[in-house]
Order: sequence, then C-alpha cells, then structure tokens
Amino acid sequence: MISTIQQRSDYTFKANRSLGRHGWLRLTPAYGVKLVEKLLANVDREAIVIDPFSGTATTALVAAELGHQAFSFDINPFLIWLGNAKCRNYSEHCLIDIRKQVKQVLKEYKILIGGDNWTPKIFHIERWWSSDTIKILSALRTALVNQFGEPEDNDDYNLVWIAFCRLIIESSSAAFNHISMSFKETVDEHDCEYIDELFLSIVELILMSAQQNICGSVQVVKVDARHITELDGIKIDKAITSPPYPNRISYIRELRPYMYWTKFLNEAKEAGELDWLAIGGTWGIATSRLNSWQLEDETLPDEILATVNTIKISDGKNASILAVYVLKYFYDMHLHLSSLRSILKDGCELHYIVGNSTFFGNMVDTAALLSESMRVLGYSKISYEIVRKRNCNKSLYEYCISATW
DNA sequence: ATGGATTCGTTCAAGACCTA
DNA sequence: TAGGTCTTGAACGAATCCAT
Repeated sequence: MISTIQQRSDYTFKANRSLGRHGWLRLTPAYGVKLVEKLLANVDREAIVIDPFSGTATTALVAAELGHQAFSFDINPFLIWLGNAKCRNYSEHCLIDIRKQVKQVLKEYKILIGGDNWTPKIFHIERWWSSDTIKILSALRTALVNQFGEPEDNDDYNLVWIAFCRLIIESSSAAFNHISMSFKETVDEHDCEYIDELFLSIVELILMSAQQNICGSVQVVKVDARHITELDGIKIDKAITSPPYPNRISYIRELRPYMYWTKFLNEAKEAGELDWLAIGGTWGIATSRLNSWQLEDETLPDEILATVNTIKISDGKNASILAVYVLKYFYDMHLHLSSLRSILKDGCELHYIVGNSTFFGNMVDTAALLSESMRVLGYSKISYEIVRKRNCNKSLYEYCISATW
C-alpha cells in the first residue's frame, strides 16, 4: 500500500510560494495551504479554529480567508509577530503610504553607508553576507527604523519588516538546498543597485498580496502548547496543526537570520534558550540540557517507552542522549494533548499533520505513538493516514492523525 | 591544553521540470 | 512523451568554538 504513496509538492512550501500572503516568508519546512483548505472544506463558517503550533500561521490564515475566527499559539516571539502581521488587514491608504515612504528611504539611505549603523551579533556574520553587503543592509535598516520604527513599534508598517526579512535571506549566502540551512562556498557580493532593486521588487510583491482583505479574524498569542489555559471561556470546534516532529531539525537554526535582524534575538545564548522552550528543540544549549532532564510523569503509553528503548540500546554514537530527546518530545506532546482538552468543545475534531523519523535506523512512528497518547487521554475516533511521501529518507512519510474530543 | 558546548556540511534517489 | 537534467530533503557525525 505504502509503495503507491507519492511525493506531493503541492502539499509543501513550494506550492505556498505563489499563494499571496502564504508565500511572504519561507519557514523550513512549512506544511501545505491546500491540505488545510481540504480539512476546512465542509466546516461551518461559525466554527472556531485553533492551531496550537502556529509557525508561519498557515492554518490561521487559511481559516481566516474562509471567514473563520481562528486562534494560533506559538512560543517564538518572532513567529507570533509574523503570524499577526500575515493575518491582519491593511488599508489602501497604508499600502500607498508604505510604497511612497520606501521609495523615499531608498533615495536617501546611501549617505548612511559606512557610518556607525547597528549590525546584528549573528555568529560568523561574514559567512552570511560580505562586509560590503552588511554595510548596505545595516544602513538601509537604520534608515527604515528612522522612517517606520522598529519591527514591533507600528503594526501598520509590519509589511516593511517582512520585506526586509526577505531581503536579508535573498541577499545572504545561505544554501537552502539542503535539509537544513548551511552556507554556499563563496559569499555573494552585492552592490547598492542590486539591493535597491531587490528590496523594491519584494516590497511590491508583498504590498500587492496584502491588498486582498481577509474576512475572518486571527489572534496569534504567546502560549506554551504544553500548558494551555483558559481562552476567555471560548471553546474550540476544530484543531488543525502540524507540531514539530521528533527529529533534530531546529526551527531556530532556520529563523536566525530573520530573528537577529529584527532584534527578536540578540545573542547566541538566547537562541539555545528559546529552542529549549520549544518542543523538539536541539539548538545550542537545548541538546546539552537533555543530559540532566528526567521524566517526571509515568503515564506515558508503553509503545513510546518501547521506541525510546530501541534507540537507547542501538549502537549510535549519541544513542543515549537522543533516546532522552525522543522521550522528552513525546512527554511534551503528551502534556500538550492533555492541556489542550480544557479549551475544546465536546465533539471538536482534531487533525495533526506529523512526520515519522528515524534514529540510527530505528523507526519512530510518530503518528502511531501520538495516537496512543490521544487514546490514553480520552480522545475518541482516532485514526491516521499517510498524506505524502517525504523527499528524503525512503521510509519517511507525512501523516494526518484525526481524532474527536 | 582540554573537553564540553555549539554550529556546520552533507548522500543519493524520487520526482519535478525542461527540451526536442 | 521519452529521455535528460535539475531540484530537493524533518539526521547525524564532524568540525569548530570557547570557558576554564
């Protein structure tokens, strides 16, 4: 049966790029707009939707485009800011104003080049941008701050900073053609004309797609998915989400360039601290912390403990710490599924898009293991099916777990 | 100098994309 | 539409950094 399942590029970030707001900023890996649309196709417009792992707010944006009220949770302040910026409406006047002011800034910022402009303390910054490109980018940033304020200062100007993030990544020497972002062999050199043109084209693209108003409403809020509390008494009808998967890919790793330039991150230590708060984080100190982490709760399903044990006794070089890593992942997800119950309406349907993974060749069947947690926690009608084959390790697939509360 | 902490670099096959 | 080329990727060890 599995052999007939295909890769579906229409369910990945690739298809999202051409879908207006969804294509503003890539997060590796984002899940598909089309999949969310399918899951919401026959849902009553009055239904309130939640995504406890917001990421780039794909679920919330699709839901709001269809007229729903949506809530979206995340623990990363940059993603909360980005999600709210993607899901709000911008007046025509505001868009015209931004276009005019950006053109003015581009005319005037060049006198700042070479001056004492703020530059982020990102590790090995010279591998991301050449020293000349950094001078141009930091001068432009200073001019944009003078004109529009810092990213969180004025919601009307969010679009400028999203465009700046796109400029940051497109002018960088990051190699995005691998599983995780790394660097090209040589650092790209750019002059002012190139940066001006690139920035202007990105701004135009974003302004164009921001014209389309959204009829629903979205609130992206800072919530730790493991400790969900009351939502002003509001109860949820539908939960659609793609939580992190149990593997070593770190969201912080990919988000660093954006987060440093927008001042959501200021030093390397903060990146590790933030990833430790996230479920499945492995960046910086997050991995080291696993050495002293211990399971407090013993109600986890036996299937989870058995999978963890196969990793622990395998001959992988870091088998023992990665066994702890997988255990903590499923413990955190169990806490999440437990605390989520307090905001669900009876009969709420859940759809969790997850991927399996391997550690030293040992399969971690995420869909089956999370289904077990759901069963233990009292969810009903639990089932899962394969959505698509992933374009990597042969045995990796993406699944949709469905359940009812 | 050392060793723990932190960050980087990548295989190879499926499937998308292009060309004639 | 056949056949060639290009693009892509949800682990893991190696490499490098950096307090002590």
